[in-house]
Amino acid sequence: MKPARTRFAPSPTGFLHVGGVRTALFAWLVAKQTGGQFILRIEDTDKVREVAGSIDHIQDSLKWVGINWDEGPLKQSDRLDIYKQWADKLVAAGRAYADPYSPEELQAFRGQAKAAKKPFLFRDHRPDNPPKWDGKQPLRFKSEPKDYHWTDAVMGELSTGPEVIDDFIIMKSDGYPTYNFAHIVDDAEMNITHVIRSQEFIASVPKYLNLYEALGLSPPILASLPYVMAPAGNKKLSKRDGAKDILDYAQEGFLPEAMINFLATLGWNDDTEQEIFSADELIKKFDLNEVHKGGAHFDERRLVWMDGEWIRGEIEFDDLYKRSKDFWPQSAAGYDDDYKQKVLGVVRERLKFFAELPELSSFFFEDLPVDPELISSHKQLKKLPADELKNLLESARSSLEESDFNIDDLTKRLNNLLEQTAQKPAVLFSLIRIATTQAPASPGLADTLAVLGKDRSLKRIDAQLKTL
RNA sequence: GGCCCCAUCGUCUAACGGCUAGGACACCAGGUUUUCAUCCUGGCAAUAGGGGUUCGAUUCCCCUUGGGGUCACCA
Repeated sequence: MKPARTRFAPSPTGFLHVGGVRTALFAWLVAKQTGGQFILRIEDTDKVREVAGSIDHIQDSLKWVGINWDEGPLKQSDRLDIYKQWADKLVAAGRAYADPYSPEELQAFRGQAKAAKKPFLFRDHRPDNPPKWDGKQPLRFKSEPKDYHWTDAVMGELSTGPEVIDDFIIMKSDGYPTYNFAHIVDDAEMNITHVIRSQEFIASVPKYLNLYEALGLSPPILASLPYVMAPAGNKKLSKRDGAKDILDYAQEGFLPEAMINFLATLGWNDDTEQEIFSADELIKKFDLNEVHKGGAHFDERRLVWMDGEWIRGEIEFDDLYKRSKDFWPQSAAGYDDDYKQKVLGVVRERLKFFAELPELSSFFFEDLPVDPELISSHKQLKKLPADELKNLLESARSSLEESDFNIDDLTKRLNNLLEQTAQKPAVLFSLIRIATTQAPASPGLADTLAVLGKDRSLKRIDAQLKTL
């Protein structure tokens, strides 16, 4: 396969949500799988909408998921002279002209078209003798209406008639190019082979094709991605409707591998039943032709499940531990790596993302006060009189006191206790578990005790005994 | 409104024109020595509607319906 040069070209108007990152991911995958380059280009030609800090934020977002760029970030605002040169060429060739109308006059034309229930076409109002372009007025492309048939790598065969071709503004009166012009110039100058972007641009493609011809360029491969849809309804995911910043997921302790995996399988499938893909696998298997044409709803529950899968089975333990660093409860601060690794070891299989770590593990680090609720609301324990509970817990204590607290010995002793007391695990183990954790849920009892250690376990049992 | 695009369980999706339309998430039930979770088993649940073409349509064609996009000195 010929090395592809793809790009991700966001405008710096805020953060990136999963939809934006998925677009970047697909473009990145195409570049990587062909041994090509992925370019980050910032489309900052609208000074009014620009949000300070966006460019850094976008870069941080891509870095987090592991989408590294080979060139960039290139800012369009640094390339104004280039657009000017290309625009001058079009003017010289008679393919661009200054727009003499005021916004009010334009508005009136649009009103007329609407009243007549016809689509507005600027070329119906092309001035006979346009003024010489002095840069103070918008510059319009002089189009040549015709039929178009083209192939979109995702959408397939597409076609339109001449009625969609119009004269559009390529240079604004503030000296900046429009997206419609700048991206075509940039893609040409940067030798972009695949334009991979969201599908809202499909309707504009014929206009671009017309411009490519006027510029003497052969268009790159076009790939229009379907939208990532909001969880409910039929709207595309948008910041306005509460789409989260992709970095929010970083903050909640999602693994970038899981995010990549999730995003790739949102709208793409390799015709198999495989659900879990590593980035390397995706680079090998991804294919624009297998991207769906319809939008895919963003379901965070699937992301959560997938992150759990990665935590449980795909990441090496040492690696997982390193990544857990920022998510431990405050009370874990004084504990060493060895202890925290043991805790992570027993908590791992119930962890879906790292933000859950504190609630799953805090009792390993701090002694919580005895909570009588835990017994009084327990299905079986609440039926037993206090002195019986006390006897059971005392028997447990005296056996555990003899233990060295390694896992095998603990398991053996707990089993013996069941026989000795003739109790069900639902009663005996629950009681010990509640006494030693003061938590509504915890890892398996023997595991928990082994991590907690002898002193701490006995101390907690004593505390519980005092309340019985 | 013109033009363009799309349509399989609630969600993500699979099915050279050919088995009872498969898998995953979520949910429900049961099981694995307590809880929560994992794991296992089972269950619920879909081809928008109508016409064609065909021995046979999820699949190909047409119409309808529904949804979306676009028609900016925004990208």
